[in-house]
Amino acid sequence: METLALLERHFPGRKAELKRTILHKALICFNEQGIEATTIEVIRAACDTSVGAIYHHFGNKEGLVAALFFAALDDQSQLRSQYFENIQTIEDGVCALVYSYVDWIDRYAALAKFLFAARFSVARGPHGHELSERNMARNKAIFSHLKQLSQTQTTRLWPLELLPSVIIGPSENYCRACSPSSVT
Amino acid sequence: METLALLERHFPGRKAELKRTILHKALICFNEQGIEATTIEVIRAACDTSVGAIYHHFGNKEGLVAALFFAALDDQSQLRSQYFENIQTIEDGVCALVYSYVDWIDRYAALAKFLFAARFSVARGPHGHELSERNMARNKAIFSHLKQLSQTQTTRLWPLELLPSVIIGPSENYCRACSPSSVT
DNA sequence: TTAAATACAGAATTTTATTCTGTAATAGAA
DNA sequence: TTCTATTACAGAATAAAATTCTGTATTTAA
Repeated sequence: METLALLERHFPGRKAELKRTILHKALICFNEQGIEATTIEVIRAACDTSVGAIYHHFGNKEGLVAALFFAALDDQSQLRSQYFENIQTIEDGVCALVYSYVDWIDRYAALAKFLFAARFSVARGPHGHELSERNMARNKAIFSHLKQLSQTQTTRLWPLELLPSVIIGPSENYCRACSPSSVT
Repeated sequence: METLALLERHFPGRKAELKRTILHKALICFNEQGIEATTIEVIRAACDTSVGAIYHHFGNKEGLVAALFFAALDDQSQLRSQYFENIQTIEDGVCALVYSYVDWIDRYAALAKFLFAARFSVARGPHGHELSERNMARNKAIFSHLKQLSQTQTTRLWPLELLPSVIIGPSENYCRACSPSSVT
């Protein structure tokens, strides 16, 4: 279960042990029962803890979902940065985007499934603003890099507005629809 | 508001008048507040009716969401069929898929926004099985048609498994991310 | 015209999220 | 080490929301 490794990376130390187990058990419940259908009581029982502890660490259910969501998103982002380190051509860049995207989903299948499912509730909830800011910053960083490469090459890039959808769209659609116990 | 026209098409007659207004007002609330955040009481007040009426028509909140969801999905499907009527080449077919998809979203922006937001809760809920069956049937119908055309042409089609994602993926990604009060 | 089925109203109940108050554990200053 | 402030946790109490239930009106069809 690669999930545990990711959680230890993002919530290190023994002080955060309960925090990690709550996140881990919650993830399992979310993926099995659905996020809405998973009650705090069920998570509490799975962790053999108290509701007080859960609310202490995460504020509320949305906070718990958001913590898991952003940890996964950050991790995805870090892997992309690794793939991006030795990029020379635009083609390299496009491959890095697609490969890092699919690679992460392949490694962290459980978290990936949750990411797809949680996106909308996070976007609407109190952390929606944070999410859209992150996405904009990410897109800007990535595609200004590609844009820069395009000036040293003769290649002509598509309109910046369409680029993310054209590059990631197919993979995203396929990964969502074909993940275990799939959803379209 | 094209939503009303669609609802009258899918829930015709004066017997279904309250049903339609519930669906319409619910859609507005869902898009403004989010699906989870929209309480039955809020919908009831918006329709100036009773909770009994809502539960009579839809069983529960999930049933209400599903009714709206499948009505929209059916409508989208019908428009695609129209675009598909006079197809000769594979290229025609791909264009028909993309154009009908984007065209429907453009016409029924409110319902489209809801469709993106509701997909996961429907897929997890009690109507999830119905959804995946519909999707499989739809894909099979569409792409066996394309496959058939490919035999009369020299064109070589991509693996059937990837085709839907490659054709619709980019448009889907773009339409979701760029719809009013967007979400990525 | 009348009986059965459907449509609706609203109070009562159940389920779930959240708060609140109190207690233990921990970390750092003295 | 000892004391104190902060953090971590427990679990009962409360609040909010979904759902049920019972009764009444309206419609349909025979």
